[in-house]
Amino acid sequence: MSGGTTVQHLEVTAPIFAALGDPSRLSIIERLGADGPLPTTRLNGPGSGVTRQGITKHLRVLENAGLVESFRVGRDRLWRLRTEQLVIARGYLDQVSAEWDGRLARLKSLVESGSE
Amino acid sequence: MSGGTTVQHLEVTAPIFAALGDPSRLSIIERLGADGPLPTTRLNGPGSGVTRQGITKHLRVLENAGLVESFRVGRDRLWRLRTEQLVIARGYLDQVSAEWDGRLARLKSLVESGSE
DNA sequence: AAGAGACGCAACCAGGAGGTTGCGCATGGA
DNA sequence: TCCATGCGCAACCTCCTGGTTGCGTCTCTT
Repeated sequence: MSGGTTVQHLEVTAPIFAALGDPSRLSIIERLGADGPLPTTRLNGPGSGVTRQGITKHLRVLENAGLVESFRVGRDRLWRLRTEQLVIARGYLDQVSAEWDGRLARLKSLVESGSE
Repeated sequence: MSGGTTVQHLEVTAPIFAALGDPSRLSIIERLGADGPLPTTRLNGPGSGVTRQGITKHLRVLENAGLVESFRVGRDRLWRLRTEQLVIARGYLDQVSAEWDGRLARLKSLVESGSE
């Protein structure tokens, strides 16, 4: 584990987490992950409790975060999941917890040996 | 990989992502992960560009999300990272992207075989 | 004992986020 | 051709959030 393993920085990851940090948006992500590319209206439905415009806004946020992409087919706009950003976020979480686990181990051995 | 692997639901994960979705807070998480338990003031410093109270607020948000915990030592309150929630969030991201990858593969084979 | 350092609580403030409504424009189907 | 459907754009509103200041309390140090 030599240093410099392309750590994704705050400025990259924070917006991703921010985009995921809303129940409506996270729900959209789930549905897109499970039921493949879907038109805006299908993402709406009575279960969402939000207007179509509301959904559209959320989709734009997700798009800006790079979490989804869209393409038009006829009069529909289809939305599809992009996993790249999810992978980045996942890697970030991995890094942080790994770093902390390592530090914990080091602290523990310090305490046990009593050295400084 | 048979189904039902204790999927963490929206209501659990969204708050975690929301807490991580702020640059200041994510920065705190990083520092706590790297430099172990730290007092509030140490998290502050000139690099943060925020008041101590601002940091305290962020810490409370992180605490409510279960991402950090604290304990007092003398007149300091030390903050420590908790990895449980990080693991949950990571697992969630794993699930979603895995699901989508599977769906993609299925869609592809559908197109190639021309069935359905 | 007294000053300084670290914190907690509360009030306050500006801006952005989530959400809505209204309207106009294309596209598909009868 | 005409109507319904699916979107896009824009204005608007409310509430939460990030951030600040002020002040009081406790603990450590000298």
